[in-house]
Amino acid sequence: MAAILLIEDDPLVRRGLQLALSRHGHDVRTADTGEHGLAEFASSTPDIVVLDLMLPGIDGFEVCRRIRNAGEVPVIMLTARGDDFDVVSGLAAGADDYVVKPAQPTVLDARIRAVLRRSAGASDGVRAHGELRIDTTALTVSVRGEPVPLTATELRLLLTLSRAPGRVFSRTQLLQEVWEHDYLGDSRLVDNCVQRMRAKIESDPASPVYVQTVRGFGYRFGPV
Amino acid sequence: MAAILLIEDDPLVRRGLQLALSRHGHDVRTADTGEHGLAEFASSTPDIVVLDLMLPGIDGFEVCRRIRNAGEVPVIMLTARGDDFDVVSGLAAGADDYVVKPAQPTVLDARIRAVLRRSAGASDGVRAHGELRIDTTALTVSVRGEPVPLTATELRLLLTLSRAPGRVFSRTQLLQEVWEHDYLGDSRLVDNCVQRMRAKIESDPASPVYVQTVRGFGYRFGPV
DNA sequence: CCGGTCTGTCGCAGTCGTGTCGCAGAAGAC
DNA sequence: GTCTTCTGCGACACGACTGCGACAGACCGG
Repeated sequence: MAAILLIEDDPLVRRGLQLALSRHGHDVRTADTGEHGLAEFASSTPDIVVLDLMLPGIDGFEVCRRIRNAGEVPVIMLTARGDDFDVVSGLAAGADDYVVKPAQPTVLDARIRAVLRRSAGASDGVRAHGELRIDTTALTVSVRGEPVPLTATELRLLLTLSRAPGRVFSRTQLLQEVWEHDYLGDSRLVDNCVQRMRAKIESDPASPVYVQTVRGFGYRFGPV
Repeated sequence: MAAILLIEDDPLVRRGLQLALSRHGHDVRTADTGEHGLAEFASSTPDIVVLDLMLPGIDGFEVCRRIRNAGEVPVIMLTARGDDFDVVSGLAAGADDYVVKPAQPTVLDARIRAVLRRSAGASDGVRAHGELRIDTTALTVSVRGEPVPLTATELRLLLTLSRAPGRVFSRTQLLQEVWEHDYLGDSRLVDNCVQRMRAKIESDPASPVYVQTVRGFGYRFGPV
């Protein structure tokens, strides 16, 4: 499973690709303009960005440039039928690959996996932290080689936290990202889920290594 | 966590965004006019300013211009629905980004993080002063590489002080910014917290380097 | 329709942090 | 030099926060 950000203004194409890529096992978020795309990019820290060139407002090149400036996240461009200019400019702007529209979902999925594999396998594949291995493709977690059966919610929580190791997430942020509903008043839901997950992945839940409590703020993944 | 100054005249919008951004983990102060905004800007030295264009008195453009003249603090503008004139003029006046009203809190939060990341990571990252390192994302503090376990209040205090090195904060200001409740009469609370923090981060608490006492006024971070 | 698993809520208990108090010492004022 | 004011600092008790077990409803597969 990879966290994909799809930036595409045409609602039909957007919904279609989102559905298709979701079926291929990805976690897909979408945006309809360059501005919204950059905003979503900043907040959701995806593994890869699929980017349409023709966008209202900031165009695809500019979006691509800004994303590449922000870090190592790879970009795949969607271009109108094989326009040479588009391709050259796209790659110049920092795109890792391009797919000609109309994009076949299976082709796009293959490209995505290829690009992710090429980019040091940071995301599509295995995240290893100490003795904890998180396979984001097979959606499996193992500690010291022993597979650990996590539930869906626990897994989403772990994936969210481990996507930004070291960063502190507040309970409210986690509720929004993992549970996806705005909460009225805070609850102990997050604590509970963390505790259940710890019981499975931590060798000593009393002094956790992977998911740490930051008293008064929230939780954080990984050693510092 | 970022210190945000929100300048917006509509009380409803102001309160709503303040609440929402607070939930996203930010420290939000507000102002209802351009004048008050500039005053608050001078006194609270925020990391970023979110600025409504339509303001009574000094308008948003002018406020933006003055803020940009004052330093490196980035500005995000709130504009009425996509008026081209607003956007162009806003960016010309020095805004780093703009969000169309009505602003979705999550979108605004994402923009804020994006702008902060773009602006050399001054806020969403690491502040280094001498041998003291403050990671505002992981919420960790270390001295000479040694991690220092600060409590939530101590950390908020240090974050507040270090946001404006050299500036003297009165006890009342600190109570408002760190403790967030208006105090009846002054107390020794701040002194106490400072003392506890010094014991952890100063190699010689008797002659502090990072948090200095300004007798009769308050405290100051860093060597002048 | 039934059984099992997962999820969200509740309550309790332990722990850690926080705020208050009092005293002593230092810095200025006169 | 003396007196006042302000700050450093240790002690302590209350309270907030979190861990954790128990339970009931939801959801899913058979």
